Amino acid sequence: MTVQDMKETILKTAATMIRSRGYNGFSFREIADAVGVKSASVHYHFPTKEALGAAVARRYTEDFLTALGPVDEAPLEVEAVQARLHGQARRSLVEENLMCLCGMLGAEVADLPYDVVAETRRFFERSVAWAEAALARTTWGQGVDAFARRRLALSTLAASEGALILARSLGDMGVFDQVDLPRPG
Amino acid sequence: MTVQDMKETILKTAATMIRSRGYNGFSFREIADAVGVKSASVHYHFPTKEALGAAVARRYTEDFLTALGPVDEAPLEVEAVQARLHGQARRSLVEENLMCLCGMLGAEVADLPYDVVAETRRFFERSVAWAEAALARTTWGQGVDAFARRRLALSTLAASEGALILARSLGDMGVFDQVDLPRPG
DNA sequence: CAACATCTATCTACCGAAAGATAGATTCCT
DNA sequence: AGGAATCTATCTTTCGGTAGATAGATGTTG
Repeated sequence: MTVQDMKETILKTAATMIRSRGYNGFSFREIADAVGVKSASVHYHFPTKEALGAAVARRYTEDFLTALGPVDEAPLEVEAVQARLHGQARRSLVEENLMCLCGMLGAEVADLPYDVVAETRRFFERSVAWAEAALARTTWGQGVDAFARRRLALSTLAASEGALILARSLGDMGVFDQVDLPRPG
Repeated sequence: MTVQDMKETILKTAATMIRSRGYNGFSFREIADAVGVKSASVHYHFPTKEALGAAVARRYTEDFLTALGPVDEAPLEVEAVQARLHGQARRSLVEENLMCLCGMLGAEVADLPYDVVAETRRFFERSVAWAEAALARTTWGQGVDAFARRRLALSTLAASEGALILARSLGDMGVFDQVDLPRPG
């Protein structure tokens, strides 16, 4: 396994653990065991837990935005824009049975190291920005002001994160699909 | 301080810590320090962390439902019912700068001891039940089926929990009020 | 080409701190 | 006196993090 593969494997493993157990719920030793190395080797690639957490969050943000695709290829219907965002959370839940990474970190944000907080914030800033820009291309979006678009962007993301929490808490993934997204207007 | 006061103080302190740092982010020693006793004394009142966590969640659920008031005194306008629910989360954020306890536990649910999971679930079941019953009294609620009411109940709670996460992650409590609640229909 | 040097990635072994929990002594109030 | 509540002291485990050794790859130089 090349060094890039190892870093990648550690990042993936850490992401899964944070998404299911939270930042305070995973340890270097658990990651090391899962990956098949010693914890000192994990420290070699990511010197501190803060550095690892921030790297995981940064990577998650990139992947998330990549999955959304370029704004200028986003759908032109409001509902389709919302569905694209909501679909990311849905995949998290249904295919992986995991929280959105930054939804998890967002809940814990008051107890996180500086760099992890910064990356969590950046995730939401960039996701909201994507949603605002995509909404601005829709017919509805062109008829309202930027503040209205921002409201719908925030509301849609909030609905997704909240739906994840409710579905997992109630132990019924079907709950996710019973959550309606806010409507424009 | 009577023993009931002490149990009460421990519960309150633990609730605050869990709401800001999560279940894995607080310890018996921290609670003991904050309350002014030794950690062994906390164990005297709550033998295990699981028992303490479950007691905190149970108490939170009771307080939450008490604050909502009896269903038969709930408002008769859909928007007012939603506002009453949403207002609880808002108070959490604005007055205390804390997450909803069960929103926090809901995120961490995959890594929680059995009894804590059970109490978290019960919180959402009972909150959804309150919302469904309150919505059933409204004019709108009487014109739609139970499933539609359930959808709106779930959607409203999800919006509140999600709004808390977004506002805290973005470091801007004003974001909470920019999140729109789902509309009936 | 051979010998030496450096670098990379991993290991073993350990540190001090903190965690949840327990046993048994002690203090306090009725 | 006796029970309730708290304390001291300690246990085991795990945590994040570090030091130093080592094996193997990669260069560099005579």
